[in-house]
Amino acid sequence: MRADARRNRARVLAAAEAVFQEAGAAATTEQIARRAGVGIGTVFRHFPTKSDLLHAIITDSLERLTVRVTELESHGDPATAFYDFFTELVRQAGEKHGVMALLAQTGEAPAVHKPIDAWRATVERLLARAQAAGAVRPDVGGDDVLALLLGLCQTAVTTGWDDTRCRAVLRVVFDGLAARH
Amino acid sequence: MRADARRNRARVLAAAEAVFQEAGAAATTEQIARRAGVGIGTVFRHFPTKSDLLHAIITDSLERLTVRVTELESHGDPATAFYDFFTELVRQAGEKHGVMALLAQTGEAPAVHKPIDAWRATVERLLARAQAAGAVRPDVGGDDVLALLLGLCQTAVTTGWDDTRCRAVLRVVFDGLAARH
Amino acid sequence: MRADARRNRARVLAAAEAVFQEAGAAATTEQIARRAGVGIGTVFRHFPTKSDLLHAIITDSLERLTVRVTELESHGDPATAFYDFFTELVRQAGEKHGVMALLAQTGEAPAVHKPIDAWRATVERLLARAQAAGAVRPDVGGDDVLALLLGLCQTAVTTGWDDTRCRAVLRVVFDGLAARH
Amino acid sequence: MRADARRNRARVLAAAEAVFQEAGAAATTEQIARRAGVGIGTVFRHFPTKSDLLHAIITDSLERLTVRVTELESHGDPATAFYDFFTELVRQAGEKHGVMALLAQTGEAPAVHKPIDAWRATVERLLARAQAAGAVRPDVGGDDVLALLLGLCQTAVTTGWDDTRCRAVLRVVFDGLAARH
DNA sequence: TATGAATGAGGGTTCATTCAT
DNA sequence: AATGAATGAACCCTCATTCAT
Repeated sequence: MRADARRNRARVLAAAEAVFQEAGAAATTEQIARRAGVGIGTVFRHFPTKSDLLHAIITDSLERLTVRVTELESHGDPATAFYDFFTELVRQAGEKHGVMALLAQTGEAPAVHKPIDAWRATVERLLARAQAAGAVRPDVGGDDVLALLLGLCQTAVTTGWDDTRCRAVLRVVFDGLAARH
Repeated sequence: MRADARRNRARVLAAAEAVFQEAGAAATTEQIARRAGVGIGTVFRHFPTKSDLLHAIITDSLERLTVRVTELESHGDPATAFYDFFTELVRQAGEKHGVMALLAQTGEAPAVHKPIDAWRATVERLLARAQAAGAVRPDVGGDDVLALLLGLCQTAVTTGWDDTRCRAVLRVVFDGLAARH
Repeated sequence: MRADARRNRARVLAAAEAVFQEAGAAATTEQIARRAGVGIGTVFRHFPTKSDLLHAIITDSLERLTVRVTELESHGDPATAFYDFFTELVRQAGEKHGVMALLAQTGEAPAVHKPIDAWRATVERLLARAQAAGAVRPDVGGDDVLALLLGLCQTAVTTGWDDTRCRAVLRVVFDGLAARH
Repeated sequence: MRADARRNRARVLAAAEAVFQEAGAAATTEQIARRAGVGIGTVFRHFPTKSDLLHAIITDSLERLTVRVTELESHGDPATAFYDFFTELVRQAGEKHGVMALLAQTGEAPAVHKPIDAWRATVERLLARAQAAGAVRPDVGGDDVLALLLGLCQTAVTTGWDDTRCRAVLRVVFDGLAARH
């Protein structure tokens, strides 16, 4: 029965991500339950609060991202790793629409600070290596990079960037990141 | 009593901006009324729909921005005008928190397309002049600039940038915008 | 100034009748004011309560009807007077739509009992004469006739009878009223 | 829990009928909930809109009436069936006060056209048989009969007829319906 | 006196959360 | 453990009524 429960938890999580993506911040718990193919009671058994669900989604996403960073680090040179990661993230941003909206709307942002901090460390390592390799100017900090990253992701998400727009914007930002004072 | 009414309308508008800023998109009409020091009926007399209120705030803000652009254009050289405007906007973004969030997440965006479009034209003129003066690379379009602008504003707003952060991020973006090939 | 006031009172009354007719029970006091071409404050100066307005409309209508009965009585024979009045009333019923609806919906019905009672006496006299002339069966009372009258008026109003329907239904009822035991 | 739900649905329906009857069209959803002994949310779970609730009551009532017609048809001769049905309906009308009022005054009528049409066919069959048996004059149509029926029901309902009044009015109408030439 | 802006109780409806099955 | 019906606080909005001008 533990196996069933775990599968349900995963299903709900996936459904929540999908529904937030489609319906935005207005997504209801019932929509999520329906999409997951479970009763609404089951959603609440696993995530006693909508906030918990949100928290879980974020944590989950960040964990996957951390794995991805590690992968990139081990496969390529620091510069490529850094820029590829950045690009990938902005491109994928579209998938996080509703979650971001909800985060912005509820006072939940503090609740996800911990997972974000964990992830931040990873990103900072990525940046440090790229800087050590001379691929990124030395006068930007991890927070600046994260700020840029978040900003572009949010807008990508909000205004629905296509590939051309992505490329154009990233070219500017990357040139800026690579610039010597 | 026309005078009173006008004063109240302004009060409500200001209160709405403030409350959206503090409470995010979840702000209640009642909170706004309370903050404005009027009854809830008064809010609805002036803005029959929450959406109308939102629309009014956006229009109002964009109008002020347009005025500002014109000012900058007439006082300085194209490069300074462009970069100052960009900077100013991102800095002020913090004051528009809730509104931006609302814009980004509700289905209300279409309702404000007209003021946004009007404003876009103004920004494009600013850019064109800066490019003609050689202060901005020629391979970025108005939409790219707006995308960057919106992205940074949103994040500034969402994550509460202070001045230092603003400066750091803008330095990177400006270097990117100024970069040759 | 008294003349202005009286004219306004009449205007409001007429507007109210018209608006109730068009908008039904959902008519707002503001619609009435607008239609009367006065401010909403003026409506309330003359009729401190919506209920008062309703009451005034009913009283007004019933007074006009009483006048009409007297006219018919003095001009024709009792049978014609009775049947013409009945016919006329049902035909005109369409004009009372909203008022009837409001009466039915609010608990105001008791408030108009007095004017109705006054009118009832008039109708009963009409009936008595028609019965004395042998034109209406003797075993129906004034209340029965009023009940029939009201029933047909209401339905005429509610379901929008045309002339053909009016005629067909009245033929049946008149035959019933004329029938010997 | 399907059983509980069904019981609650029925309770709400019954409560709604009762409350509409007492409070008229102005009946509040909360009054209904209170009367049904359930939370307001339950009312909305079963009838997502006040209009839906209305629709359900009408449909329900008409269905019961259709059943009753069929019963009468199979048990007695056409004349008795017709007149008994007519009598029964007007007598029961007192129990449908609010619903009739609602039907008569809101824009909801269109929503219940289908059940009404179905029922009309039934009544027309009843009439046709009574006419074939010579119990009803041949020059009245189904619509005329329905008009009379509705008118009497509405008034019965609006003005609270007792049995004596019912009998007196119906005697007149029945004589009219039976009249030759 | 006339005006119309301001008021706020109250209505319909939604949805996170609880709880009986 | 899973279900989904029940709950009710809270939301947006309306409109009769009041009151400052």
